[in-house]
Amino acid sequence: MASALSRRLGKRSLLGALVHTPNPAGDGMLIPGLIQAFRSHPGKGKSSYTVSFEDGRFKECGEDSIIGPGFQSLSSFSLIAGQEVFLTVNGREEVGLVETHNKERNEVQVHVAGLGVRTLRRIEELRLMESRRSPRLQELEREHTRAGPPEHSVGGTSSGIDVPTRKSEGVDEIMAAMVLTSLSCSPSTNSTWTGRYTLTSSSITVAHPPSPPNKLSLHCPSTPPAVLLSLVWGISNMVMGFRLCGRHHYVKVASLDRRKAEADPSDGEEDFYYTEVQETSEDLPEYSSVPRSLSPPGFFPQNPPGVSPPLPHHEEVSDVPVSAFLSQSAPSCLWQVSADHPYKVGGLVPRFPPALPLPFPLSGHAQRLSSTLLTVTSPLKVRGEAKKCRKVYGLENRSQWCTACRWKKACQRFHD
DNA sequence: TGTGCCGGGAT
DNA sequence: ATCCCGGCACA
Repeated sequence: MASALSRRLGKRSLLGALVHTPNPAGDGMLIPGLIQAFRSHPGKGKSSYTVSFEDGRFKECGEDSIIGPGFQSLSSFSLIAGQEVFLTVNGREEVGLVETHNKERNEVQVHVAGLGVRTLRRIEELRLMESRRSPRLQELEREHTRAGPPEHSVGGTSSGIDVPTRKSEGVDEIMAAMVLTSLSCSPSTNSTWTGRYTLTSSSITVAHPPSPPNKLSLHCPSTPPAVLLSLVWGISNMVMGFRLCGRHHYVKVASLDRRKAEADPSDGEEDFYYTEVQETSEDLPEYSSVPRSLSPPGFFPQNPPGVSPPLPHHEEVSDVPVSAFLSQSAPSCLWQVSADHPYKVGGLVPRFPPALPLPFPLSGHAQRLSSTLLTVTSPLKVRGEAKKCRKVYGLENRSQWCTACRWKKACQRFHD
């Protein structure tokens, strides 16, 4: 029986959605990625999204530069030679490569290598993603691929939130760290982040993670100083914690209980969401130092005014005791991620004590990072604690509610 | 009484 | 599929 929670999880949420965006490398190619998080800018209308790519890179994209369901259509983009597209030829879907795109005449010349033909199409006739197939067909195709060479395209048969899984030891932690760090280091304030990860068995899985580095090192851009102090998840409870950005802030844990996943094994995935909130307390301990090097350079290109200069590069977490992070001061910036999760301890966001015992064994890098870990206790859902669109935006701003809230359905934006 | 959202109807 | 809302559970 599917648990109510898993059924309520936002299957239509943009988080986790497979989309395409211009390659951050700047070659003009539209490449597949997964929406990992979004940030709404109250009052400004526009949202920005963190998109992860199959090679492990991340990029923060405005909604205008994202192609996919719920975003832009392909028609407004320019295709360059070599772009992979899908099109229907003689009633069958074929994959082809763009050779030329004449925007004025709306003609795209596509070479369909499989058929050995070239065809002239309007851009509306082209797709970046393969059409949705029935699960049976997908399974059949998987059987075929298993015998053949590995498929490298994220934009293949995946539809929506399905995330291709490839587990590598240590990579899960690293990838999550990348995502979390990317979120936490964004300079904007007064906005909401919602992130999504997929839990399979006991670990987070992400699309095509990069080769695991030998040591866990975490990146923070040269913009707001931020720290990832702990990042842990275990077998029974997944717990992730991190602190960042100076003395006034910490990041709340996001966690989930495996029992939930087991309650609905057919689903095979669990999501958790967290949002950033303002921390008003002044008496938190100081945190600083900036572990670096995991995220690719250029991920956070902007360096807003009033932000302190870059902190030293490349401190590898695995070599530096967490206490070192705690001992340094840092410029303040208010950042906190709260779990908005039924598995929270009590009323307000709990503090990260300097050290907390872990309820489960840790391994590898996570273990070394565990001394500032927070824990999440018994799964007590307290109704009314979770912020939902209605509470967050108020009745008068109903237009800002997520669709589900507007329809009196389970909130997609602030999951509990 | 307010909130969250299930279940179901209309289109 | 999308949109809407009655009505219930719960705080």
